[in-house]
Amino acid sequence: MISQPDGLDAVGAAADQPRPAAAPDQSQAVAHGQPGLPGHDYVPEATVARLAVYLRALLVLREAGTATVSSESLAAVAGVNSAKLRKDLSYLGSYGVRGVGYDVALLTEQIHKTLGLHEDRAVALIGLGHLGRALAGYAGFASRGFQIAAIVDADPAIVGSTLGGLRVEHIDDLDRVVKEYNIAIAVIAVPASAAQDVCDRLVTAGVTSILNFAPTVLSVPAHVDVRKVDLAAELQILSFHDSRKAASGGAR
Amino acid sequence: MISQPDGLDAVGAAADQPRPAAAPDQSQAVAHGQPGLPGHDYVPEATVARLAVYLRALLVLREAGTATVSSESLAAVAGVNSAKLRKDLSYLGSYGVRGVGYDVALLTEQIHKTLGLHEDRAVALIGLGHLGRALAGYAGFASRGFQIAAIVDADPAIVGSTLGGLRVEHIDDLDRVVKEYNIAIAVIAVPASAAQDVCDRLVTAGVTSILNFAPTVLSVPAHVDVRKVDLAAELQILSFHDSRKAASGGAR
DNA sequence: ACGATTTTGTGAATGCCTTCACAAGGGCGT
DNA sequence: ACGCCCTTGTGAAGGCATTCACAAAATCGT
Repeated sequence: MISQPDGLDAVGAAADQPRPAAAPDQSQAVAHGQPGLPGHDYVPEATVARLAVYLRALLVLREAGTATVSSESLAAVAGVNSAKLRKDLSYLGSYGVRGVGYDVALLTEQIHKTLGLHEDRAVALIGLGHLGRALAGYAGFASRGFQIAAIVDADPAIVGSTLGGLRVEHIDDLDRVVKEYNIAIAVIAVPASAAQDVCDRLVTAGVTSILNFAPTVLSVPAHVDVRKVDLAAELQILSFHDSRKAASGGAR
Repeated sequence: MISQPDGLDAVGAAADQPRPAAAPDQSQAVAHGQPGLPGHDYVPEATVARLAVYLRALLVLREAGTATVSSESLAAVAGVNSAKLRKDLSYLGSYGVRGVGYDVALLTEQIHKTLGLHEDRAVALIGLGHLGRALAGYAGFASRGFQIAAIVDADPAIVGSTLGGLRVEHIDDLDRVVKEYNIAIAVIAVPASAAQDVCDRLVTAGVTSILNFAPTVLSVPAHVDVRKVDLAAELQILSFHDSRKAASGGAR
């Protein structure tokens, strides 16, 4: 059985795998194009979350040398049902060819564009604890279009040292750092007790997109997007389903 | 070594913060009590995801010495609207007192019970790369009811060493480890290329709840729950919203 | 050229989840 | 004891999202 994620709080989208499931929403954020506005380029939040999954699936296909895929095949790789996939892609426009499928390269390009990945977005990492270091060394970043442009911490013992070619900056220099590197997105990997303060500073400095790993609900102005990832919550959700399996299920 | 996932990709659910937003679903999984069945203790998936958030909020209140809270206040701390909170809690039963609010200790206890946290659930961590180490050292685990019971990797260079008092076991001993520690939940923090294999082994060993940090869609039997956390996907979702802000919005 | 075949794109139906709004319930002061 | 006031619990309404199912479109073989 599967359950839906929601815990780790972050968000993201996921793809359901086996059977239909309800998906909880997750993050704390935002809707951009109002659902009400038929603006020709409105993309549902649930769809945006899945676009990232499709992108990864397309990457796998491309590496396998596949030039074209049907919605059925791509859906299988992405772990969703084909009708959903087609509806999702239809929000981007008509990039498929009836009777043939989708051109892997073209579709990749379109999703990239839709997600705004064609323009470089500088990411700042705040907090160099265990998690922060793991994130800093995370190869998946670069391979999927992001590179950390700045690292910030408050501990004088590590400010000034370098990691991956970047000098660790002090949190008090946040304003300068944000402007200097033109930071668009910040990743908060500090203890819960410091998260809101760091968040406020980021907002003041002009950052409008935040990925929060601290187990706290952040208060931000309406124009700021926050997504959160809460590991303990994820485990608790799994625990819920697990306990039900043991109880009702019966055997096994 | 099985190290870094490469996708950090997974994700969870989130709670919405500021304004209404649509929440994408995410994981790949399932529903336990069928929505159709009015089984008196059915809890919607979206609600389960939020229970973890409420639990954290209650913890904060308890530490602040608060004995009772109204749905309004608790909702504020948890970052949701009060009607939603009340409806969520109503699935657990009637633990509030009209005109007064909810007893913090009692409600905490009830949510704990609902999530199955009263019984200990042993968690195994697979993969000791950057991320795995960060997770192993993550204090938030213990404080929220989980403790890592076993650590597993494939790198002979680290198998046998100890971390946090635990001996690192070899992946080939998975069956024994799962039985010995009575593992209920496994956290996959290995590279994407090894994820499906590790997952298959876990399923074979009898694990039915998996938290996947590798950026891959895992195939599992219907009785297994998988939740995923995909960092890159999270950033891509933020990127999408960020690009729209720049475009339409106009001035900052 | 044409028709068979394949696969997309999408209108319509269904189902969750969220939000609204209020009646029922319980404490507290007098 | 009574009544006022506060807050819960929940029926009903409204929104998104998912799924269905099929007509439209494009290739390929003959």
